[in-house]
Parts: sequence; C-alpha cells; structure tokens
Amino acid sequence: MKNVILAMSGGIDSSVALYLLKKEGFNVRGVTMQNGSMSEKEIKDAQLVARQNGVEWELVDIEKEFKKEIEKYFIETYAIGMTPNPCAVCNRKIKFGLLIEMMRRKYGDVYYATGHYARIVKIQGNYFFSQATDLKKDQSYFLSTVKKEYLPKIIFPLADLTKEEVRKIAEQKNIRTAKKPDSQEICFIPEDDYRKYLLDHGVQTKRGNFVFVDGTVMGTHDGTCNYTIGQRKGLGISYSEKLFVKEIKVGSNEVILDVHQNMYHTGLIADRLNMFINMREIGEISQKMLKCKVRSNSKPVNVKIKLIKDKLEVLFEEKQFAVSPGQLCVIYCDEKVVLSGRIVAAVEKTEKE
RNA sequence: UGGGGCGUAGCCAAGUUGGUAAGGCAUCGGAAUUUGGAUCCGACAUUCGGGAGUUCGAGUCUCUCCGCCUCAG
Repeated sequence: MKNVILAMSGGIDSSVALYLLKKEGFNVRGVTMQNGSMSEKEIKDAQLVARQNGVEWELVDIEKEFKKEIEKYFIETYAIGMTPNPCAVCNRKIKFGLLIEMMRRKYGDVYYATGHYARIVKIQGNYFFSQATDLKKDQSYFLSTVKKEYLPKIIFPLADLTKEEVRKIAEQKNIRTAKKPDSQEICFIPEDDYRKYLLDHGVQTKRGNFVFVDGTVMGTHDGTCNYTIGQRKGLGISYSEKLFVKEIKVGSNEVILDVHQNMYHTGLIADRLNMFINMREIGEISQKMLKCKVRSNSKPVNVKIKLIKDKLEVLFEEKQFAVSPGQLCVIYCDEKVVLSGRIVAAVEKTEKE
C-alpha cells in the first residue's frame, strides 16, 4: 500500500481528494499548514474531515517561512512596480517545497497529494504538469513553478473530475465541507483589500501623476503600488474612451495610461525559468506546437520562443493584452507545461522583426 | 461698459419643425476568478443655471435674473 501525504485546507477539494485516495487504497495521512492566515474554523474542518475518514492528521506551523517567502515577496514586488503572483510562488516555495521537504524528513520518500485541478503525465521518462479535465478550473498555470524533481511523487486525485462532479461526490459522501463556497482571493489578505494590506505593511505611497502616453497629465494617483498593468477600474479619470494602466514608472512615480487598442503586446521577456525539458528537446518540438498563457484565465496563443542567455524571449502569434511584469508566462505543448518563467518585460515590436 | 457665445447627471456630450431627457467616461452593485488585472451583466438626471410667461404640452419659444467664456475699448 502506497503512503501518501495529503495537504488539506479544510475545503471541499482536498476533502474529496481524501475520499478518493482512500477509495484507491492509499494509506493516507493528512497535513494542514498554518501559514498565519488559516482560521481556527478552517483548521478544525480539515481535522474533522480527516477524522471522518479515519486518517491521521497533523498541523504544521510554517507561518515564519510563509511570511518570509510569500508575504515579503508580495510586498516587495509591488514596491518595485511589478505585479506579484503569490499563489504561484507559494506553490513552488511552500506547498510543493517546504511542506514536501518537511514531510519527507518525517516520513521518508512518500507520495504527496493535493486537491489541485491538474494532471501529471509521464512521457518518455519526463514528467509534466498537464491541464485538468475541467479546463475552467485548471490550475496548471499556477503549478508551473514547481520544481521538476517533485513531480514523480505528486498525485492529483481531482485531475479527471469537474468541479461539479467534486461537489456531487462531496454531497453524496456527506463530506462536511460540501457546501463551502470556492475559495478565492489571496489567503493572507484580509477583506480582499490588498492595497490596505500594503499600506499596513509599510509600503511607501507617494501621490503622483497619471500621465497619458502623449505626455498629458490626466490626474493624480495615490501611489504606484495601487495599480497594475491593464487596470482600468479605480483610476477615476473620465475620458472619451476607457483608459488602462499601460506602464508603471516607480522612478518618476508616474502611472502611464493609454487607450484599449494600444494595450496589446507582441511578446515578452521572462526570467527565473522553470524548465520541464531542456531547450534542445524543445527545439525538437515543432515551434508550431507551442502555446503560451500570460495569465491564468486566458486562451493559450501560439508562440515562438528563443532562449537568450538565461532569459526567454516569447513572440506571440496574436498580440496579447496587457502583459504584466511579475506575472507568469507558461509555455504549453499540447496540454503539457513545458516551461514557465516570470515576466520581466513586455515587448512591442513593429511589423518588421 | 458695449458686441457675440455658453450654462443638460461627477466629467464630456446629443437633443431634429416645441411632444414628454441619446451616448461615452467615471462611479456603484452583481456574475466570474487560488494572484493582480481584464471581462460580462445590471444600476445610475421626475429633470435640463434660477424665476416668470406663451402652449393641451418647453431642455427646446419669450422675458428676466445669475454665472462663465470671448471679442472690443
């Protein structure tokens, strides 16, 4: 019987995952991490679900590491004018990093499962994340940062299920968390108000100018960290057309605005690459097969990619809206994630090369 | 002080021969969403600078007052 550690949040997904793993005959042990933001109630839920299924369960305190790796990253990224992706970093550093290591230290080389909607596939000895059956819930984008070495031991029990099916199972099996709403928002940010969070954590905000691309001052903003590329809401500027944040200049404390049609980019540069196969192998794949997602809920677009030193250059077949530095660029081949990187710059090329 | 122009929601702005207030932007609410952002749907002037008058009926016509812009000295 295989031993598997299941990360449990107390929500419906990990609860159903537990049921499925048991059904498959795994010897399951539950673990819930306290990152400083889990409520007593959520922890209790996780514990009770574990008990309901007769599995051992433990709580591990990772608050200190979480604050250091995720919250600090979040704050610092905004401070330098980029847009962080805390969930993606958490997956790499915490959920599929620190936590796995802690469990391995205690229980040896066990399997590790979570309630994510994604798949792991093995092709010619290589493991890949792949899109879930339920494309609406697919989380491969957020998982693309996870170190390759962990994949052989990861199990996603929900890979082939839709959210509806998961809910149905939860109801049928009388899982106590069945009717919980989907979680969303950033787990460590109260009230979903990240601007307030940044203020409370000492991010300096200086008022500055909203500047139209042609140089016209359009109004006053209250700190560059309150904005992100592509943002439209909350600018408070009435103009003949909708205006979007085109660029954030921390140095001059300016937020550059532009109209919708000028918000598209032809490509991007990414660093901090996480490769699931090497570039040579990618080269063997026809470039025609490669697609890219620049945000979690966008349709993949065909791309051409090129490695330049340790950075990746990506050129889109169709222009993409508001490519935002700090966010993730994930390259897919079919449904598989072949590599991902952190966007450092958007590229705008004119017609000719 | 004379001549001309203008004054419609937070902003911009339609409004025809008087017939019962377009649209855009912003804002707010909801949907969606393991980041941020986008997106979608919905709501947003009993009232047209104030007052009086003509009319069955006025943002649209008349008078008057107020405010602003502009051209003359």
